[in-house]
Amino acid sequence: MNQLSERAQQVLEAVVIDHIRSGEPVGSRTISKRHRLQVSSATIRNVMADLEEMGLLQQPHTSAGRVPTEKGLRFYIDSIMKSKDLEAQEKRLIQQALKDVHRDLATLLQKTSKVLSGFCKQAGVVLWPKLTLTRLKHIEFVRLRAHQIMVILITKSGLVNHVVLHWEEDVDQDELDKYGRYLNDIFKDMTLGEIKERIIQEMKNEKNLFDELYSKALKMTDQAFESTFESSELYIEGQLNLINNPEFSDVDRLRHLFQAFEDKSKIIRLLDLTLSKASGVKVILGTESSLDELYELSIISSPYKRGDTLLGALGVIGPLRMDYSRIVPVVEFTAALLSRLMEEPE
Amino acid sequence: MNQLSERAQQVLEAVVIDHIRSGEPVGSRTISKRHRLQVSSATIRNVMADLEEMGLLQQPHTSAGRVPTEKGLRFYIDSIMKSKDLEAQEKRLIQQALKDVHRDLATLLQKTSKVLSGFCKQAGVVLWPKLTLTRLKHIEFVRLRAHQIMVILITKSGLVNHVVLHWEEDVDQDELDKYGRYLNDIFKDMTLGEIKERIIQEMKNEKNLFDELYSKALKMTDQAFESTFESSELYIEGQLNLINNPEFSDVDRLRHLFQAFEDKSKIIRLLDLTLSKASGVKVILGTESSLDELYELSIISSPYKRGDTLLGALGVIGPLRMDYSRIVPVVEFTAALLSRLMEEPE
DNA sequence: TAGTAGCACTCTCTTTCAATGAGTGCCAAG
DNA sequence: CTTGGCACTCATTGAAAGAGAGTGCTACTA
Repeated sequence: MNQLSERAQQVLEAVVIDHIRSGEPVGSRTISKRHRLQVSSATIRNVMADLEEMGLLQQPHTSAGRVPTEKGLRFYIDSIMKSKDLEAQEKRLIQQALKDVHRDLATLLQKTSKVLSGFCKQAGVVLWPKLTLTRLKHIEFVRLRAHQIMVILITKSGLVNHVVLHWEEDVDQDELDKYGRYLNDIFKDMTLGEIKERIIQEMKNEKNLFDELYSKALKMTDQAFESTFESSELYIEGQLNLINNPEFSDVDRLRHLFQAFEDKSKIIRLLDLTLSKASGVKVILGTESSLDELYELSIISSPYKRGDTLLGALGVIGPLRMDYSRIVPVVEFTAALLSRLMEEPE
Repeated sequence: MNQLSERAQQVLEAVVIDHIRSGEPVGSRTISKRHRLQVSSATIRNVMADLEEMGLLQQPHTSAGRVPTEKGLRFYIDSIMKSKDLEAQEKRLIQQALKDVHRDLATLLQKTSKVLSGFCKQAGVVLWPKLTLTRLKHIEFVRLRAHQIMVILITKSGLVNHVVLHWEEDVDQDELDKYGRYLNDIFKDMTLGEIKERIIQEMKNEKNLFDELYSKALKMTDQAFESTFESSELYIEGQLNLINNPEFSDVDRLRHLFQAFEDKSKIIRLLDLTLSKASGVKVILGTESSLDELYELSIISSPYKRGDTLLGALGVIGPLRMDYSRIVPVVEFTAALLSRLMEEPE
């Protein structure tokens, strides 16, 4: 299927680029006037008819120009598109924006999401680091009231997570402090994933059953982890940008759009896909996501990492008609930058 | 201005109610057919002309029916409207929804916001409790890395707040633990506002300058408070409901609408107004808010409290055309319910 | 044989115009 | 003061006509 003649590729590229810019169907005359193709509109028409037969282009109606199909876009992105490099100026702007918020992880991620949306004029998304992969800095137990204990996990990257547990027994604060000191010693600097494993092992180990303090502390942590691991959060910023796209000037579509965003879990699952695969920017077009809600949206995403560990993902969500050649490098650069920021000194 | 004849009031009421239901301008014939008014449409027309002169009604164009103005709505709400009582059934539903999430404050507030939006088919908002008024349960210092210290505040209501401080000196975790134990003893059960006052006093007190531990701990807390007090958060849920209102079927207005929600600080300031005044449900109509962004939205809000202390506010945001007679009692009931849930056992 | 010019044809979009109908204001009579 | 009647206004709807953009096809050309 990669067997497209040189000219056909040029025509497809022209249609895609023009359509991305204008949002309108592109006619043969418009293309023949772009200098690079030195052929008449009639010739272009023939090529276009071929491309349509192959399913790469389509006509909204008989007497309209052509619009790239999803398949056409896919081909363009995979085989034709040349990503523009970001200008040094732009890189500097992005770096600048993320420089001063380094302190607090939550703020940093939210800001990253804003930067993505701002630079691409679409919605920016950032998925929190997977907790399993982050390292424990500190664990703390606080007695809120009888039978209610708050467990606070702080990771090295500065992420704070808290869970309120319902506990049968009423444990006083002094004892909870002991748990804390105890566990901090053992688990410090391990990833939460490792800790989870370890807890399971230790709980199986019969001899630990006799060390009441240790055994209770383990049980409590285990329970806390249970609720913690589910909560994978996502920042979405710049949804407003999407409204400005002419494809959403129809209220019904707009409603659809916001419905897609309302339930973040779907998008989270999609971004998780980016995570499981090797690193690098990934583009998911419309129906490729197999999610009804996203059928006319596409996602450009990339994981960010610390060292070799993939932590989370970030990206841009927008209509199918986006300037991929610009957004791909923006996402790529931002992911690399965030990865660098995730390297922990000390 | 309260001098409206009985009939004029009935006509105004009819126009408001009909317009709230249909969204369309209301004509004289429609009203005369509602049984309660036993007069002809011509008579109604005369009354309507009077009401229009008073600025309570207006015509979109000469040959259309009448629509209540903001002033008209205000009069209706203040002087004519009789709030329907909530049915026991509905009360039970609301209670049910908020019953099981009691544990975690953040979840409770978010859920409350969802309940409000769901029951009123508009957007629901809940403002976090003002930190100054909540009582400290626990304070904790964690060394993240050299010169970075995380301060965690837990309030009795189960609210967790954390701030990352940049600290000149590199203090080790053992010393930080001392600070924590020290301060927990002193400040436990005081409100954050009181604590703030106290810190200022103590720092002035010369003799404390010699107690290095105490003085450093105070300084750190003071700095933590500085950043904490600004962050007043707001939950907005059910924005999607608003799209369904016919007044927002126009894309431009919709854009306006979401712009209003993008910057939460404006809405927070508005809800703060509810807080400063005496308790009870308050309705702010369109331009009354003096915020450009909200000129065609109205807010129905009420504070919630613990005992006699106003903690935060909650409410419903929607178009001017809302069923106030139903929403007002919903907000009222929910606020009372949340207040009850905020009473702390123990 | 590939490319091109020309032309008839198709379909959307915009404009125009008239008809419809809901609703008003006002007047004269009850 | 209320009411029926009537002329008038203005948004809305639908049909008709015209413009414009673009295509597919055919016949011609290098």
